Amino acid sequence: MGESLKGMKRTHYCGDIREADIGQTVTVMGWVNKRRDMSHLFFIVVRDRTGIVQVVVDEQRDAERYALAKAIRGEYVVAATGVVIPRTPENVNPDMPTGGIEIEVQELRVLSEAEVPPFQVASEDVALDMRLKYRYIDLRRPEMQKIFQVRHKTAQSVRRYLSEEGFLELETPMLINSSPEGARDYLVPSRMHPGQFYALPQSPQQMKQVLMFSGFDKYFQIARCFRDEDLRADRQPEFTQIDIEMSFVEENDVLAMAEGLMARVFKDVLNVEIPKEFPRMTYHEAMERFGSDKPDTRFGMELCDISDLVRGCDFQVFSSALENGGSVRGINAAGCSAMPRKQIDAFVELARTHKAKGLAWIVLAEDGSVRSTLQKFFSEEQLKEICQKFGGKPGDLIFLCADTNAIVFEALGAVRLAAAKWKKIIPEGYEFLWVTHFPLLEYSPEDERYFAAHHPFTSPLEEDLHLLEADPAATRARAYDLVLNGVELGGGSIRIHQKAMQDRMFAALGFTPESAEEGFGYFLEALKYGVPPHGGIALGFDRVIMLMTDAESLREVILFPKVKDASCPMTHAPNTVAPAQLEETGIMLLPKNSDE
RNA sequence: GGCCCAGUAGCUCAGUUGGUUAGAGUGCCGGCCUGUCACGCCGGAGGUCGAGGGUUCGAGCCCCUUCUGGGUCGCCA
Repeated sequence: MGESLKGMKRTHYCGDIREADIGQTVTVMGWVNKRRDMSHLFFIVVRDRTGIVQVVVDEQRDAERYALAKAIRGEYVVAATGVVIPRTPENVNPDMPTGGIEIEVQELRVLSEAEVPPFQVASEDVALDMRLKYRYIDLRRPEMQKIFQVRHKTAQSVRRYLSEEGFLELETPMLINSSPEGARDYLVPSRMHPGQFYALPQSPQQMKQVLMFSGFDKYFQIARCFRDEDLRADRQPEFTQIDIEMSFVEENDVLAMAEGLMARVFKDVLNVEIPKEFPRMTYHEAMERFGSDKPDTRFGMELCDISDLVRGCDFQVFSSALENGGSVRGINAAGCSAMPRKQIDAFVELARTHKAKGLAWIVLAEDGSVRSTLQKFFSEEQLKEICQKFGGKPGDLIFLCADTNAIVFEALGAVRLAAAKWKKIIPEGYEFLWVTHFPLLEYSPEDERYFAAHHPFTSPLEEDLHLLEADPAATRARAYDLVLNGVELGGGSIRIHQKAMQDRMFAALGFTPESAEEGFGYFLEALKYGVPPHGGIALGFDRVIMLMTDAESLREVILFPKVKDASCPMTHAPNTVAPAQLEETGIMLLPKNSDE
């Protein structure tokens, strides 16, 4: 059962009590973290969100409370009143912030009994599905409590900084129109308009631009966003972003603001100083050097182009890649020559999952000898010449990949990261980076048209405007991404603010004036009535928290995350609804298994 | 939709080439202990080896199917 409070009031959080409180009568309330029955002497460790404190019940002093304590079990919710007393020196627990004191019980009340929990709150290794099914228990763990305190502090810090910088926090609607471009929308049926649907926003993109049209000048929102796509460790269907938009600005203004924001957050929350300005790198340079548009620049192993060195060689894979306009590139996994063959094969396999046909390698053994998959095609001199290009020394291991540039970059980018992790050479710390000058458009062979790489409101680079129709793929955008330790924290752009330019952009994307009107009519009309130059950025709030708390997955920093099939293991959402609800919204379900 | 990995006690895991009654730690229940703090000691309960089928004298182990979870590619303007 469990009693009510009956007027009992909490005076202290468990984790806050210190030697300074000795002599005071305090009341704590929380969960029974641990009970230790010494017979005639009973210790109860009470836990709340701040920490734990030890309550002592002595049979000789208080037989009634002692009898009550005997029946207490783990995760019972209790209230305890007592005097804070010092511990004798030999009984001090230095591993506990409250280890210098304890509470000598005067009043003890069981507020709620608890069944034996499916796993122990104190246990560190419990399988993820278990934790998510009983997330309310999982969240009691101190590590989890800490993550969500960081999350709270970060949100507060963001609000303070942006408010001080003159931004208004404004809320945009959750029920909006489905948008023809981009990710799949979550759809919401409308009872008032049977057969019609709202969509949940993938981001407040269009709305925040409209706010600029309206003269709000500087806006931010910690906004929930929805994308009905497959999940990953770093991707949830429902996530939060720090959404920011500013008027009368160019790239430097947005970047400087974001740098200030990050500096403030890291100082406020982690007390970490980060640089006032972040290095910048073009997309082109990031791909050439790191094989990634979100490079982890905390370590080297940069890509190196050896196409010229192997042009016309007998090795079919290399020569045909070069004939087809591709390249041969590689990385030097310095100091990895002792990598077991099995591990090397795993890297070859990794490259294959990234569409490479394979991966050649050259081992520069400590004794100066050379071993390679290429021995049949290249002399030892030629192999050494290749290694020289990488600055290879005895003890190094060089991976080579030949294919189209896109595949070479992606495969080597992945191998580079995996090799650095294997060699454990990635240093601690926070390394921010701006990646700029992204391509404006990407060609989709299936749809036989171009898609906006960022979104269709992104402004092309002025000097590339002449390319928009002539060579769409070569057109660069006024778009930038913020990268931290190889994780894309977010991105943004300077937007199109002229109607004519926006029309040109939609034309480049293959929209007719009519289809553009159908998909974005109100927005195109709004562009006619006076629009300031504007731009902004959106930062993945969950990802920021993940990096700040060193969490392994986005799921760790989201209270009730969805799992692989986008369902919630705790609530079992999504669920079926009553036929009447379907009828009201004009929805008829197809019979199951009707799709063959 | 493709590929890879995992599923054995409440939890975390071990389980040899296919061979006796499937183990450990922890938790749980009972007993003892007046200074524990990962308390200790003694005893006990607890298993459809994810499910279904197959091979075999014999399957936790081998094969097939399927379910669940994780990772990844596609996808994510």
